[in-house]
Amino acid sequence: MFKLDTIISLAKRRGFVFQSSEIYGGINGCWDYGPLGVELLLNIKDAWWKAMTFRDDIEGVDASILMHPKVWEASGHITQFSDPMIDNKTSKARHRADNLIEDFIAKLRKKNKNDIADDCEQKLTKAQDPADFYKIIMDFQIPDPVSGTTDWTDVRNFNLMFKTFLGPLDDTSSTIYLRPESAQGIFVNFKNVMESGRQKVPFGIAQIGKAFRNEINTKNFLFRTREFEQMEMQYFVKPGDEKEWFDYWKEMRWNWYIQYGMKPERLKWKLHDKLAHYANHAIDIEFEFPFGFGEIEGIHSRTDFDLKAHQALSGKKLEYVDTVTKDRFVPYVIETSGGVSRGLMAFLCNAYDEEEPTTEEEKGEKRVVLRFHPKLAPVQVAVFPLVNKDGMPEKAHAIYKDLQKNFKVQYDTSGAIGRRYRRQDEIGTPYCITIDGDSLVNNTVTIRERDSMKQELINIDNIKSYLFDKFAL
RNA sequence: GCGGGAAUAGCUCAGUUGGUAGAGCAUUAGCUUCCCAAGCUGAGGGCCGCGGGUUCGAGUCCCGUUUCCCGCUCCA
Repeated sequence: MFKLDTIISLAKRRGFVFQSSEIYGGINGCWDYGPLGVELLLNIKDAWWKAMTFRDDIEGVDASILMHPKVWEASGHITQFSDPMIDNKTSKARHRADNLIEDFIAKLRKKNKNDIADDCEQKLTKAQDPADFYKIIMDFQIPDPVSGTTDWTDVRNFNLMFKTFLGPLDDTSSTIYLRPESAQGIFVNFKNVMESGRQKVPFGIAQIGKAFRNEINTKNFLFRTREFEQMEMQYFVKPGDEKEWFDYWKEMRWNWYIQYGMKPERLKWKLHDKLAHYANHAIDIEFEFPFGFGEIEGIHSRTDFDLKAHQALSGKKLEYVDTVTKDRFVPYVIETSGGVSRGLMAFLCNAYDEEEPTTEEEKGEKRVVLRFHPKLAPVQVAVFPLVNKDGMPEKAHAIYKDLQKNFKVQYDTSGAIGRRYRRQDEIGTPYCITIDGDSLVNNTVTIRERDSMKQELINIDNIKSYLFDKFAL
């Protein structure tokens, strides 16, 4: 396992990821994608988009990031998407107030003080405002697990939604939010998409877009950031069919990662034991990052919570009517929700490899290779003249310009041929084409494959069909 | 948010008791080179994260701050 620092260093050096606003000292947890990073990002999104929408039963949307404030009222984000936090003045430890109380209740039960535990639990379920939590903590004299004291600050609510203002007035009547998840953009468009797309249940709606959460901490490079991109698909099914579709999408999503080269031993399932308010079943796909396993995608059974909530608050019917059976119902939803940046980081970590020289003759240092799946590689082909004279550069450049019509290509004449191969290895280019002396007389080139480093002699006229074949999925 | 570490060229790092900034690699212009990174000759690139302070003088000492990494905490 390679260190995260090694990956970050390569990402910066070769133009995958830069710190945002770097010349001003950077800004916490914000990152910019460079020339190669954006290609990789687009390739990942493209692969996902095609896997989702090149089907009969899934349509795409791209909803606005700013939405009507009632959306977040219906979804439960205004009331639920916030954490009551409390600090201990002695230890300076910060806790979630509700977790602190829950842990306290658990301890009471261990000591068989069930009367007090019941009383406390009853008050906890009724607690809503920060002041309610504070009262419980003080009434029961709940101590800080770290310092043992009850020297607490007030409980403060940290809402994770970014606030901004619609229009010029900086007051509460114009408060709106940056969406904390992209899913609601799909739910509110459920009817529009179903009708305009002439879809019947079961069907899905896919979307790729940014979402924002004002997290208390950012962490681990791209893994936890306040601005992030999601690729999400909500699949609408008949109530009762959700288990079957959950299993279907669970398998589909796992296989998608495998198909694009993710090593199975670095993936694992993580079942949610604590479910969110909207879900009745949820599982994550986790990838083994240098800092441990972390979620890259969630598959959730969201029931009819969201559609029902929007139906109730908007007063608009969000039902599906089966024209044959005359059945009428609010569909259940299976969601697949992947993080684009997390996916990129996982594909990057998954692809990174170093090879030590195997023989004495091999000069040079270790070989750094990004073993991307060809479909994801930011640069697909590189073209080199073997030496920079004798008509080879002209021939090579002509081939380069021609390939550029169909592929992302780089042209490189600088340095020894081995060095140029290594440059391409380090950015994960799967194929390098070299024009040598024979090219000019026999009309042939060598194609060198990244992982095996094997070379193949092929006719110049066959380059494109060779590559199309290799890049076809 | 707490604790620890770090910040000097694109990258990895030197930089003595405080005295006007260095190496290797990378980049770039040529030469050389018929297949897997260190051949030859040049060139560019740094207010030493940022802001204060001490000092005749600060990359170096002090304070603050920002950012990243590691470990906790947190992650409806």
